[in-house]
Amino acid sequence: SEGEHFRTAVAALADEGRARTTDRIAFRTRSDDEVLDDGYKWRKYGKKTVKNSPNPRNYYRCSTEGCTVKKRVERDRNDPRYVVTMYEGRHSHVCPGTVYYAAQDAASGRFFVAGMHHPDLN
DNA sequence: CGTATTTGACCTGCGC
DNA sequence: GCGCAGGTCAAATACG
Repeated sequence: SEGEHFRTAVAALADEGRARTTDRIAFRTRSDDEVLDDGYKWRKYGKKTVKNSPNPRNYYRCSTEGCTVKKRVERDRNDPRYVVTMYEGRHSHVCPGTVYYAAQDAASGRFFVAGMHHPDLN
């Protein structure tokens, strides 16, 4: 499904962002709706109109306790059918609503992912 | 009734 | 010090 592709893209970009030195990543997505479910629960905490853009910018925070990841969503200035999504920070937890079938190696702390499943898809 | 969203006010950093 | 621009808070409101 489209949502799953979106999550995959988000994960890949987040991974790439982690590989670099920053935890800030931004990308554009072709969507009419900016509330694509990327696996986390977001609580909106602000809205601002940006000088550069005629469109408002929305501020979201991960609603899971202890997780300080922030997300900014704004529509593309020149292409209103695109949205620019920015993630800042790292999730200190796994995706809520995602069931992981994984084993954790005690020594390295790494996960061996045998598979995963998004219950709300399919 | 408990939780999320909305929205103006408030705070902070920066340039002049 | 002031004003602007961007970012956050919080009270009221909407919603399940």
